[in-house]
Amino acid sequence: MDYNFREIEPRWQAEWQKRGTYKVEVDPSKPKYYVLDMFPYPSGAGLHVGHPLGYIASDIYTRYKRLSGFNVLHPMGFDAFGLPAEQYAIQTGRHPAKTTADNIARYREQMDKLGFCYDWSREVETCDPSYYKWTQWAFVKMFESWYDPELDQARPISELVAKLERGEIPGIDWAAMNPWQQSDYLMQFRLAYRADTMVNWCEALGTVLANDEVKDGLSERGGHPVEQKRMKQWLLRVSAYAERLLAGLDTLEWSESLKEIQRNWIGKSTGAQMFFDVAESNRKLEIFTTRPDTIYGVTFMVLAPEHEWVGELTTPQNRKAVEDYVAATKKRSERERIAETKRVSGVATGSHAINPFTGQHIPIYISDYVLSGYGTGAIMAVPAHDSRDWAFARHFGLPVVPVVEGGNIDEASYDAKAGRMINSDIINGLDVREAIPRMFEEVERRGLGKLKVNYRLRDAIFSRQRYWGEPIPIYYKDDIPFALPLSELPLRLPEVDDFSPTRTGEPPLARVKGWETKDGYPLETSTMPGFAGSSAYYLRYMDPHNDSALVSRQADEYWRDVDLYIGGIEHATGHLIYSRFWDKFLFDLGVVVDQEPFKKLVNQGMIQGRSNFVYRDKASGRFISHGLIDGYDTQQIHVDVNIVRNDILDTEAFKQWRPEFADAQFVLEDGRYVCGWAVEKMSKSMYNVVNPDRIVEDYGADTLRMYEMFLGPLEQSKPWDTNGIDGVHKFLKRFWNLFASVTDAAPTPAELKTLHKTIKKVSEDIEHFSFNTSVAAFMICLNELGACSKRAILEPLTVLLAPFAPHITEELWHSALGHTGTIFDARMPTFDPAYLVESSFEYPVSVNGKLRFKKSLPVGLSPTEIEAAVLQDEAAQKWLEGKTPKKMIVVPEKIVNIVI
RNA sequence: GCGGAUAUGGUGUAAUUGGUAGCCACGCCAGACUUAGGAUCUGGUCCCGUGAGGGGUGGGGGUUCGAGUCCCUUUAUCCGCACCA
Repeated sequence: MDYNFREIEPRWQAEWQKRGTYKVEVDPSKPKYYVLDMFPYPSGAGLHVGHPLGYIASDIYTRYKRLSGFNVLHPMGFDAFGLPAEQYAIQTGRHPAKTTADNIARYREQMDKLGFCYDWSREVETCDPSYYKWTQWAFVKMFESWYDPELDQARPISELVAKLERGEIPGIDWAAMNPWQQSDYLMQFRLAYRADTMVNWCEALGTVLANDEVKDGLSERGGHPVEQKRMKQWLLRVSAYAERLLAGLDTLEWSESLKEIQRNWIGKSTGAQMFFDVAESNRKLEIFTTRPDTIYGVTFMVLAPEHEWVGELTTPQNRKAVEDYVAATKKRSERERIAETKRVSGVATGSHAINPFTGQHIPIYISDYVLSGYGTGAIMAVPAHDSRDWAFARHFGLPVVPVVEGGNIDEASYDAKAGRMINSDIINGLDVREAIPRMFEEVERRGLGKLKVNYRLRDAIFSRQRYWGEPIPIYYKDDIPFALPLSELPLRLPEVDDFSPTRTGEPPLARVKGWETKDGYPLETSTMPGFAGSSAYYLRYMDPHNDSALVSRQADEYWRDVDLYIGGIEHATGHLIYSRFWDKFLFDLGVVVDQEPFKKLVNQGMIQGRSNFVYRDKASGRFISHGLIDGYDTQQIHVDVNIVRNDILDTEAFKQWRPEFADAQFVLEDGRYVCGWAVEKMSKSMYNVVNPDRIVEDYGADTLRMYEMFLGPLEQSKPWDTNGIDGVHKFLKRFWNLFASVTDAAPTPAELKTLHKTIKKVSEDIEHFSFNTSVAAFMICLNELGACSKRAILEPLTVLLAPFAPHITEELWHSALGHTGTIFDARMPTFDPAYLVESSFEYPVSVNGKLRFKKSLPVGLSPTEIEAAVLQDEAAQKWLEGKTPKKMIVVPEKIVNIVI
């Protein structure tokens, strides 16, 4: 019987579903393991061959863990709210719910063909009201919480209110405040809060965006310009958790590069918050600096144009210039500011600050190179040792005073992190690294300021002026926001017939009649951003049908956290930050037992496209084979990779591909048309999209799964190349053929050795996520086994292979090996070192580090014995030429090196 | 500019973690068989050399008996952040 994957695979997929093979329940008798894939956003284009890479890896690991005796939770769902479906709806009028459902169905169909072992009974979809009820629930909880700096955790806002009522907060007379003032005051503390703030506004999308959704001043989705605009928005106080988000990274098994991206994004910097007196007023100007050691080199001050004291500090004769500059800054988009970073601009305010250490009066400028959102929005400028300050001083002819020895400050600033201090009075002669802590002390001692930690991490803007997202469960009473009672959740997304913004620029929900509470109070009209629904989905999978809690105590205490999370690196500063924040908040609330949601994380690489080209001779219009193009002036044209095999063009298919090529003429080499190729992004316009369904049709899911793993290390990006898939397919066919007549004959020592070597190699490789080398190990194993068809060898091998190729192994388990239950209830074969014991070892012998000959010796000899045996060898005498060795290096079972 | 990663045959890659560089595949070459295939099997395939031998892991230098692996330096490519004081 031939290996008929077209019949085997659908049959077993149906059978597994029927038997509920992959359903899991809480089972305290077994150790748990939780393997999670980042759930996909179902786009209209369907899956290409790159998408399942991570799913295949996690599926292999899940099956491996299950075969090793773990109770493995391995769920899947869909991140179903989002911009593309809504943009599509605006263009076509199709309801996003409809397109999303269609796309999910298509994804599901494609995924099912690959034989994944998801427990689909736990599926979640973020746009499902029974799911987003809990997204809204968490938002309400955040609205009703504040971050208590003393306890270093989130607490109910009612505790803060109680303190206020008891008059325990100095300077706040709570009783004297009106409801609006009280609401505004609490907004400064709530973890979900509304604020009038500068936001990333995208005109084309008609919505605000979070920092991680903006790249180079353009929206990540669609690439539209983004500008800074002051708007009233909902935000999450992620910054309150900055320190815990940073510290938690040290406890995680994530790649160092990913942790580094998050550390940079959080951007902790320790410095001094210092006050400078202003000569012309009794204001004290507050600045932040990480380099107090350079204070003797401060020759001017700079404020951000948006700084609140700009007006006050501007003298009448400078007023016009300052106002013009502030107005001009406001008009420039974020993109223009980025593009013009090299251009120096700024205006003097006319006021002067007093350097607290030198008593010098120094001018105060405003310039847009100082950001209003970071530190205090004001800096002390040290042109000698900061390149931006240097450029500014040069442009305005300000003095440059060096305070660290070295560099040539006439040509450029000397941004030194070490070196001897000069011109610096009390710290002269100290090294920069000593001077910094010394000055921190001095600043605090003199009462000029205090140590302060700053973070780059900003609060996340949480409202979107869109339709296709979770409604924010807030209503307004006299313009004061209140959270909906938890009993009224979910607040369902209402039907609309027009998905574009209203004529007044409000979100689509603003045109919904009756978008209000039972008592007639208006509801918030913006919706939640994409990351809302994905922030706690891993918890919901633990207990997906629970209507009374996000997750039951019992389920959470059993499954706890995700042991292995697989997904793309692109979520480093988005989802993976928000999810950790969300989890820490739920931890503070006492809802979950672990502080970190994803213990180990593996980032699979991206699969790029491999494009093929044909070359049309400009003169004759004929198509020239790639090896011959040198003699012609040709035009390179993308050709559909699906009509090319091993870079050889199917010329007949090419003629039918497009009408314009129907009469194509070819110039062949060796009777074939060879195509050129290049690595590019996988996209329709490059005709290099390879569809997994097609590969499954041609080779089967097991081949596709193994080949994707064989392609290279999981974490590395690589182009998809269908050339080479034959090798894996051939392996499975050979494996299948071994089972034609299984015998009970006793295996030879050599066969047992091969088997155990393979068990050892494959299990170690799976543990280390080195799937490419484990696939190679299977191939080596088969090469060594030859035509062995003994049950004692094939049965353990089948179980070992099952995680990679579930269909073929399940089929053989039943049809050839005669078992009845699923192979996935079997146990992973264990490695027995006894079979690998060697009686002799062939030593490579090198003379002066150069390999000269080999010497076979029994194992277990002492280095002295090996040395003696090697020296007696004839070959050694030849290379030694009668000399006695100066030294010999003998590493038992490794190498012998003679030095003469 | 700052931070991180990578660099090995024609191609994808491997290397017991400092110990025979190129495993396993693709491709290519030669052969066998044949129901002439997108089939199967066998052998060969880093470079120079008939050979003994020599050279070789982006470049240069170093440590070591011994370096793809460690250190310094340099180049190229990719990724992240970017006027963050």
